[in-house]
Amino acid sequence: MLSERRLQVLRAIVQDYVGTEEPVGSKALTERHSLGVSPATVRNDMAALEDEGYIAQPHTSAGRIPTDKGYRLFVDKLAGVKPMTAPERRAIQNFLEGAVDLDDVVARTVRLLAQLTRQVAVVQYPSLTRSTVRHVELLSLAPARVMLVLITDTGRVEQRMVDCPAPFGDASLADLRARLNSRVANRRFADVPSLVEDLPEAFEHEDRGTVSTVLSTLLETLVEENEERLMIGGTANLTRFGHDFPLTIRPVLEALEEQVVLLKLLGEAQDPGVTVRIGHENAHVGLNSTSVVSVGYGSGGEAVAKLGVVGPTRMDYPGTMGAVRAVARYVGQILAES
Amino acid sequence: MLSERRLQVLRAIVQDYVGTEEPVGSKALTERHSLGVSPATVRNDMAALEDEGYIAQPHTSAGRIPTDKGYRLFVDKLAGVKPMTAPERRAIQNFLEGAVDLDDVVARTVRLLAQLTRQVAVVQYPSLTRSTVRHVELLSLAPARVMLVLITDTGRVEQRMVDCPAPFGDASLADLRARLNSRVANRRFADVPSLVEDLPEAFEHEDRGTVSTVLSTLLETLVEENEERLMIGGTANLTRFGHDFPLTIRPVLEALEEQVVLLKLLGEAQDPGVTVRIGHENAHVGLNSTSVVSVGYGSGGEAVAKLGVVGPTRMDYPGTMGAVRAVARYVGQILAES
DNA sequence: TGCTGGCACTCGCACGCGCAGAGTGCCAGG
DNA sequence: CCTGGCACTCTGCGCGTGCGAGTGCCAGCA
Repeated sequence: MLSERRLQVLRAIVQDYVGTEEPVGSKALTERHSLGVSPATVRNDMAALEDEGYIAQPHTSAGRIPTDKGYRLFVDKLAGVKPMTAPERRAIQNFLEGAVDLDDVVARTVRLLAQLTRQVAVVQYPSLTRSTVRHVELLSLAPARVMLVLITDTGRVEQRMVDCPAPFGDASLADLRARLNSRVANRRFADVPSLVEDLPEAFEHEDRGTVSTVLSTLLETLVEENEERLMIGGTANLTRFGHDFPLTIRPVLEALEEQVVLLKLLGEAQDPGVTVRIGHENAHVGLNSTSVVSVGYGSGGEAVAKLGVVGPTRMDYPGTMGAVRAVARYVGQILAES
Repeated sequence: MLSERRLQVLRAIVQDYVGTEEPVGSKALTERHSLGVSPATVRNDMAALEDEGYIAQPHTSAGRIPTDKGYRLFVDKLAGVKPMTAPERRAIQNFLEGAVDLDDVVARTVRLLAQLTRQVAVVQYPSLTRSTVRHVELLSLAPARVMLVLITDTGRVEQRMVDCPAPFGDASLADLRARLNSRVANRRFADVPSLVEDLPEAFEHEDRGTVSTVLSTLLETLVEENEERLMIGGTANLTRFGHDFPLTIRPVLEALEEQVVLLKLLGEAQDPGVTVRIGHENAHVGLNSTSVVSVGYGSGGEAVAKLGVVGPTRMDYPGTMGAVRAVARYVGQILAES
């Protein structure tokens, strides 16, 4: 177990390194922090911290920088979440309240997060699978062609074309629409399949094929998880990453374009609170030199989607976590209101 | 007027520079291209070309690189559009045909363009203002709350919440829906305002306020041009830009995040064919070292939106123009089918 | 036992230098 | 009008050097 002072030394190293982006030495540490001991003592502590794998030196006789393990300890034990100030909170709220629809909410959230944290922001659209159905609409576009529109309680709209096996009358369509809505409105997505299972039986034999087709398209839409869209922003902040550019930035940009990767990344965060994944803790290799700070947000008590930021492992964790948490909270409020 | 050979020299310079990314000298030129003259002659031609502003040297006694003006001449006079090969065309078509809905079409288009050109791809969603209304749906969510859903012929769906001044019965709602659709279905957006102008008069006095509100929301949605969304991809290709990274790449990333800028950029391209904006021809300063190749695409004869790529001025213009044109053509086909 | 000051040592980095190579402009001759 | 030759000008690169920051270790002290 590390002594109290050694933890303080680690904390100081992390803070200084985050601030200066340069390896920090024993002398500078004692000057900038009142540790009450001499550089020599700090050197001994540093040697110990290095033995334990919390810090490392880029090359012999340079200062130390924190390792992923060091950041992990810092986040878990040495630093809290820095709350937003009141003016900041007001600004967040004001900015988000100007949104006109769901797309706009997400777009504003991304921009806000990117600005606040000066990092890359990722916001997942409110997920289908955890929401409830507000309305299902069926439109006849041609005798044997129906458009299915699904509206969720989070304001999201999904549409699908359905090619019917047989022509489908307007009356039947209205009938199906009414029955469908009376069954599934305000129900959770997960419950829908069992609720509509026997629906075809209520129809004339000739229409059953079409009804089944429509229903299966609906179910498909509900579970279609690769449709979990997300929006990213603030990629220009990547340029603040480091000096050894192309090598660092490229894999990150590539990872960011792989929606699958990002969704998995956000999905991993299961805690109720803010989740932090540091460096190699991220499964994707392209993100091994980045940290991901994410959190769930939702319109009620329950989280319907995730949002977060991607930045260098050398980031201001308390501040970033505070911003991410605050934004998530206010987005939740906005969604609940609309 | 430049002699034929000087134009050939310019063409050779552009081609070599695009290939090697390095200033090209007179000797290398004669070796790689059979111009039939000696390096000394080429030097004279180069001096002339430099006087005219088509090429420049980064520093005395280095090779030449084309200027924006040089690229412009190259694009306009010296190079055609390189058509895609048959296998490439098949691949494009196959890839796009797998799309399940409009979002997917756009997403696939972006990925495709980015891959083909190895540059940043930008695809505008089919524009509202040039399309026709397929259907307007009204859903009662609460006594004084209506959701308006607008479906376009390109498969795009827009929704808006409407807070009504007074409660609105289901019968009235159904009435409004029917009247509305009979008037505007399959009409162009531009024609809608005059078509619904007198609609409130057909309703009871108590409902007129609500009807007006709904209609004005509909009109708002129709003209809301900042809602012209777009999708970008292939930003990782920016890392291939140059060696002097941060300075080049940063403003580009910033510009790409400003949808307004991009929309204006694509909007500028008015030609029926492929439009190329080179370097400083782009109004936005962040894009002064990039070229934009764009083209309209559409589901009929008419263009409903634009797509294009953003890359370094040093790009393979014929190939890029060919790819952009081919992709636009096939996206148009896909949209027409769905 | 733990902290401190002192000291020798290590290394990376910035700086200055010189050299080779590529490329040019110009000129005289065909 | 083209060509070969020649002198000139740069940039980039490799190399050696000195500097400074930082470390590790050791002996002394509370």
